[in-house]
Parts: sequence; structure tokens; C-alpha cells
Amino acid sequence: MDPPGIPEKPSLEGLEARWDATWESAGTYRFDRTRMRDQVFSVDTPPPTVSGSLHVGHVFSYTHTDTIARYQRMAGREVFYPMGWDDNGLPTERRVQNYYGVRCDPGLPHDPGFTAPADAGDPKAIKKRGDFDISRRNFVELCHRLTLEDEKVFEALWRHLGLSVDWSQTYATIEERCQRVAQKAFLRNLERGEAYQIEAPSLWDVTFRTAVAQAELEDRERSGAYHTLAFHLHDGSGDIQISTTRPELVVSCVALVAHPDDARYQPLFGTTVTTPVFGVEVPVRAHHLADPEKGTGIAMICTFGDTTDVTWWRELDLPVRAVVNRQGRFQADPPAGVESETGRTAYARLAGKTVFSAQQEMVEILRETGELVGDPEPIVHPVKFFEKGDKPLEIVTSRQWYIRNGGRDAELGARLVARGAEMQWHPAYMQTRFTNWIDGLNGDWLISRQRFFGVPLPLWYRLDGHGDPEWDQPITPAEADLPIDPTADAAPGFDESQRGQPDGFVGDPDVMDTWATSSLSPQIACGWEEDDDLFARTYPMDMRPQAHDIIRTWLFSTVVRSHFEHDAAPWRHAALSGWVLDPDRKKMSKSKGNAVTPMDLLEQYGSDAVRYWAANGRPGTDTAFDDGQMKVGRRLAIKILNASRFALGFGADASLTIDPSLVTHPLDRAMLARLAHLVDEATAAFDDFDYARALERTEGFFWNFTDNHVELVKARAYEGDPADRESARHALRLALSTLLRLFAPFLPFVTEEVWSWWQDGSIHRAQWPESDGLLEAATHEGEPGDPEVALAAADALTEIRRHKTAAKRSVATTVTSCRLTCPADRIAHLRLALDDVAAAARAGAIALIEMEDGGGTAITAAVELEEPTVP
RNA sequence: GGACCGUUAGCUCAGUUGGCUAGAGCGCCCGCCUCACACGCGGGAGGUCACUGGUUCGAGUCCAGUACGGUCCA
Repeated sequence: MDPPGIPEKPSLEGLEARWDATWESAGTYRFDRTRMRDQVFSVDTPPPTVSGSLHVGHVFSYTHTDTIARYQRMAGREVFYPMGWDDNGLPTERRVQNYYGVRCDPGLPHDPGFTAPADAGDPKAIKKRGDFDISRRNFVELCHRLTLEDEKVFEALWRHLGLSVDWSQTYATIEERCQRVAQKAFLRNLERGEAYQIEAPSLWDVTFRTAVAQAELEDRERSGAYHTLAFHLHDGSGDIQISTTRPELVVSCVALVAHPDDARYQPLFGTTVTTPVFGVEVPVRAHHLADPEKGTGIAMICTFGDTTDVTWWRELDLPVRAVVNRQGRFQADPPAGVESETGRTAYARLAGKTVFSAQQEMVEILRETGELVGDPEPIVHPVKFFEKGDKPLEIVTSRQWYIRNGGRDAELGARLVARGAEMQWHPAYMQTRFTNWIDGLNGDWLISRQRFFGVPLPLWYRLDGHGDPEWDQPITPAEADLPIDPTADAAPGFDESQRGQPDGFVGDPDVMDTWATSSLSPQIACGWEEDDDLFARTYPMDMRPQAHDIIRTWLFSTVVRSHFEHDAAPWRHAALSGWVLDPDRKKMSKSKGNAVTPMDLLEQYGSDAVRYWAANGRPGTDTAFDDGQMKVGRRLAIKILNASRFALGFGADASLTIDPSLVTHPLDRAMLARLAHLVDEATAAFDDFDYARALERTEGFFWNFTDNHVELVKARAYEGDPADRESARHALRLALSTLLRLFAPFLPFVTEEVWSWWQDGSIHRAQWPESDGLLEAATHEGEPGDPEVALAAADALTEIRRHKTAAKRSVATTVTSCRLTCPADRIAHLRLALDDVAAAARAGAIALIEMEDGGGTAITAAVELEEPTVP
């Protein structure tokens, strides 16, 4: 007969829904904001992009964070664990465009009566009718509408996974409050001179028609060809050959450059040459970035063909002869310097062409003039792309806003590196990536984006009498008026009718980079200048969990903002998680088509099982997707149910109390002494953010506990003398209580289920185990528990089992005679638990024989079994 | 080209400041219905710790280099 509350046949099915609802109604994870800063553990949770979909990579890394949050909560800290949604930016825009079949045209007026298209979500119907244009405000409304739906799906998944998030603390990066924080922080940067605008070369994505920041770049291998061109020496004494992959840009050439140590070209430094076809006179300069090994060792500097051109242009103080416009086409008129009739005629053949077509045309022209030397030589070389784009980036000159980040100021860079040293990194080597990124920066952070769905730059510009903007003195809003949209709201002191008129005003049309908002996640989550009380209790935050690939973006930019606004590091700990790799050891991602839908996994194996797999991934280490590990996790969860049923299942009269003073048997005390050591190990691992080690040790102990300790004490727990029996039962319950709490951060559902059978309140608010109490319970009449007793007993039992198995007999077979041989000290240990060993082995009596010296510690057994009953 | 990480059983991985015979799980093989659990239990086989040197009484562990894989940045 089982005690009340313990099911006959315990099961994992349905635990997720049941306990999620209970935790929600009990407010188990609700943040108690009466607690002071030193009692709080605050987590800067990464806001996932809701317009994408969650994949196993999310489940993986968010589980890591949750195990630490749960540990901290049980260890007595009040955990501030909010969740954000990053719905700001390009992915949402594209999803909304496709889902509703609309395009944003910022030139259109807002339509107050606009309703979402009825055929939304029906790709066939949309394809048939085609996209139509709507105003920016209507477009943004659709973005809000769709992301709200996405957020619900995400929250449902996170709840099913068992994240101990406080769901009353959520934010969305596009919501009004976040816009206000982002605009306010920008205006503060502007006020202090940390934000500035300049007209400068910037990387430009032709497809998206937007500027792109250094952090958003990626190199991709593309085929191209070296074209060798003949430039002409100024004195007419001959030609000089240069190799280029972009012959079409020869018209924008402003200089040639070679390495200062290159003897071949040293005589030319300071002289001039004329360009092929266009006959423009350009200087020959020296610079250490010129690679003598590349091509002919001398290169042409164009404005601008690549980022090195920008460096040369800046450092060598060269003029600009830009030709490519924002549409990625050659502009109508040739740049300054092209004076000759042949030059102008040639340029007319390029005007209006795309970069690709212009290259073909230019090669043709060079062939005609004989200034192309030999045939183009095909090569494969890295080309810069916007990480979300599919055409090579161009470099165009435009007016853009920047935030300083140390890329042009070594002293600021050093201060940001020092901020990194104020935090603890898990694993520690990740700090090197942070430092390396700062050291490698070569420009400030470009934050202007020529997009629609984002936080607008909160600025207007006066127009002069000719209707031209006065860029130098932007008009800023009062902080109390934020957030504002300068394309919809009139500038202070102006009337809407003056928009675009001479002597009137114009709003800045751009929005900010999404990182300009998400870099403020600590400020947003903690209520910076919106809730001073909350802010004081939570900021700087304790932990930033994130993946290691966005150290250069999210982590770094957050440090920049916190450094400027608060003169502090935003967190005390940065915990970097790895990626989930597919069986071919490639990063799993939706775009590669190798991702697995997480909800299916959670339903198939159970959330605890999936969490078990995730928590096995070491901090910072990429981990292979392995459903075998999920099966193991499921096995573990079921084992916990069954072992708990055993430990708690001794008769209906049992009160299920734990009285440590009743634990007297040497084997029980040995087990508790080992358990005390486990608690210390798991606690130390968690304090070091190493959840994986805590799990590994706990799991190892647990399997040994069920396979050996439970088997050894089983008979005594059922039918031993009263004192020995109670010792076994109380020790089992004490161990179970401890193990459940050690497992609770990893397996929140099954541990809560078992806890509810015999304890009040949630295990997730129960106190984290401490070794002191266990060591005390292991001590009897002044003698501490001796782990060696448990080890010797287990070894002896294994040895006897081995004989039964070798004889192909059941483990339940009775042993008629047994002699164990081992060293004297082990005999002493074994003698203390011999009653349990004999009972577990089904042996009436066991003889102990001291072995001769020199045989190691091994126990050997001589065993005789009862005769099998012949059928 | 630079930086960082990794290379231990067929697979996935532990191995903390150097210290007895290098561990676990999965898989594999052979058994077993044993009153918590057959969604289980018991047992077994399986490794020149990538390679080459060095330091040391002693190296999977520390140092130097090489190879291979991965990531980030040029």
C-alpha cells in the first residue's frame, strides 16, 4: 500500500502543461522587487527575433541560462529574469512584406482607414494579385500586428520548455517604451559628443538600399578576374602595369600605390601617371598596406572599390571621384578630372549601367584602345557582403550617423577593453574575442539605416531659403516628448505645413540600426529612467547569456552604451554558449535547412529530456544534435520517478519525515558522506557557471545510488530491525530530497512532480542543499560517515553479481556459499556493511579472508550458487 | 595571413593544481521477469590519449613545434 499522494504508476506525460499552469498561478518565478540589489540575481536574456522561428539552437542556449537562474533562485537570490522580443528590423520587414503582400513606400500618406489584406498568409493569392504599396505608418502597424502573433507562439514554446522566466516582465524592442529608451540614449550620446554625423564613404547594400555596419559584414568567396591595365608614365617614357579585379572603376582612380620598400616602384613615388582611356593624371604613392606579392605589386586606388581604398583615401588624403550611385549604377555624369573628349565619350558608354554591365563594357573599351594587357586571369577571392544580402556591397559616400566605439580612437578602445576585464567571462577565453574585435575595428559604429520598421533617428533639420537642409545643427525633441517620428511629427517651433518648404524643416528619414536598440537591453529590462526603483535593484546586471558569434555585435555594443551612459560594465558575468551542430558538424540553422522543430522534440521526449541533452553541452562548446542523449534524459527522468516511488513507498503508515538523528547504519552514513561531497562539487560548479559539470556529477551519483545503494539497503528498509530499518528509510528520504533539489535546475518538471508527492511548496523555491547538514547526519556517536564503506560494499556486490551473470543465472539466485578475499583495510570497511551485502546478494553468510600483500585493492569472490531447478 | 578553440573507446564526451591499472553514457556482445522501474536489471569486450620533441622521479594533463578539424577576423 502506497502512502497517499504517490501514484501507482508514475508517468512523465502531461507534466509540462500541468506544472506550467501551477507555476503561473502561484507566481513561482515572479520577481519580488522588495529585495535589495545584493540579494538579486538579474539576467539580461537575449531577445529572440520573433519573425524567425525558434530552433533547437535556441532551446539549447536558453536552457543553459535557465539552469543557472534556477540554481541562483534556490541558492537564495531573488532572480530577475525577464524576456524580450526583438521584432525590430529587417527580418520582420521582409516577413511582413511576404505575409501581407505589401511594400512600404515612405512617400505615401498615412491611411487611417487601412485594414490588413484579407488574403494575408495565402502566398498563392498574393502572388496572383501582386504586392501593393502602403504608407510607412500603415506598414509599421502590420509589423506590430504580426509580431504580436509570433510572440504568443514563442512564449508557449518557452513555457513548455520550462524556462523560469517572469512572464510579467517582457518587452518588445519596437514597442513605445523601447523606442523612447533608444531615442533618449541616442540623444544623450549626441549631447556628449559620442554620436555624430558625417558625409563619408560607407558600405552600401544595393538590394536593400541601406548602409551597413562593419559588424554586419561577411566575406564570401566569389570568382573574379585580374585585369592587367596599362597606365602611362608622365614623361611618356613607357607604361606601368597594374592588376585589378574592378577595371570598371579605372575612371574613379585617384592614385597608384605600392609598398614603400618595393624597389621596383620606389623611383616612381612622387611622380604622376595618366590613367588608361580617361587620361586623368594621378600620383604614385607609397603605403604599407600595398602587397608586393599581389598582381604586379602596384595597385590603383579608386573611390571606392573596397575598404582598403577607403583607408588609403583617408590616410593619403586623396580626392573623391565617385561613380557608383545608391542604385548600384554608374551615375550620369563623369567625375571631376575627366576632361578629354575620348574620356567623356567612353564614360557615356558606362553611364546608367550596373556595376556588372559596366565592367563588361569597360573591358571592351580597354580592348579597343589596346590598354588591356593580355587576357583577364580568373581568380577566386573574398568579396564583402551584407550578412543578409546577396549582392556584393558597394561603397558610396553619404551622410550617416555614427556612435563612437573606439574604432577611430585608441584611447576609447583601451577603455572598452578594460570594461571587458571588469566582467567574468564563461568560459574565460571568450574575453580574447572581445578584445580582438576592439583591436581590429577601423571605424566608428554606423547606426543609420535606410529602412522603415525601426526606431527613427529623433532629429529634424532646418531648411534654408533654397530648401536645402542645414545638416550641422539638427533639431532635437525634448526628452519628455519621446518617442517621436520626425517624418510624422512636426519639429518643435514649426508647423506641419512647413515640412519640406524653404525656411521650414525636414525630418531625418532614417531609422537606427536594430543593435542601437538591442544594445540597450539592460537599460530596457531594468527600467532605466522609467522605473528608478527597479533599476537600482537590478543594474548592472549579473549575467548576460548569449552565443559566442555575436560578441562583436550585441555584447560589444551593449558594453559601449553602458560605458557611455553609466560609466560601468553592464554585467558582472558574460556566459557564452556554443552552437548546435548537425551530424556533419555544421552549425544548425534554419537557412541551411538542417534544423529540427523544437516543439516536436519536446513532445516526443519530454521537456526534461531535451533540457538534459542541452545541459550536457559545456559552456561555450559547440555540441552535436543528439537525440540519443534525449533518450538518455528521458530514461533518467523515468528513473527518478521510480526511484522516488521506492524511497517513499514504505507502507501507508509512514509519515515521510526525515530525522537525521535516526541514521545510524554505517552504510547509510557512508552514502550521506558521499552525497555531502557531491553537493559541494555541484555548488562549486554552478558558482562557476558550469551547469554541465553540476549535472554530470549529480547524474553519476544518482545512477550509482540506484544501482548500488538502493539494492544494498532494500531488504533492510523493508524488514530489518526497527533501528536499522528506520536508518535506511530516513537516509533514503534525505538523499532523495537532496538529489531532487540538485536535479531541479535541469529537470524542473519531474523533480517538481516528485516533490509534490511529499513536500509543501515548489521545489524551485526550496533551499539549495548544503553539505553541512548531510555531514552531520552522516555522523553517529562522534564518528563521521566513511565513504569507503559504501565503495567496498558496492564492489563486493558487483563481484558476486559477476559470478551469477557468468553462470547465466538470475541476480535473484540464492548464494549457498561465499568467500570474499581482499586487503585488511577493506575487510574492515566491508564488515560494517556485510549484512546488507549478504542480503542483496541473497547469501546466507559471507566469509571474509584477508589476502596476502601486493594484490591491489580488488575484491575477489569464491561463490557457489544453489542448483537450478530442472523443469 | 592573424587570433582563438578542439583532436581521449565505433559515437558523444568527462578527466580541476602533473601521481597507482585512463573513466562515463550511447552503440555492440552475452545473460536475467530480481516484490521502485522490462520506458527495466546484471555482466562483458573495446583506447599506441592526433603526431614529434622537451621539462620531470613521473605527462592525457606543463612547454615548443607539426598535422587535421572548427570559429572569428583580415
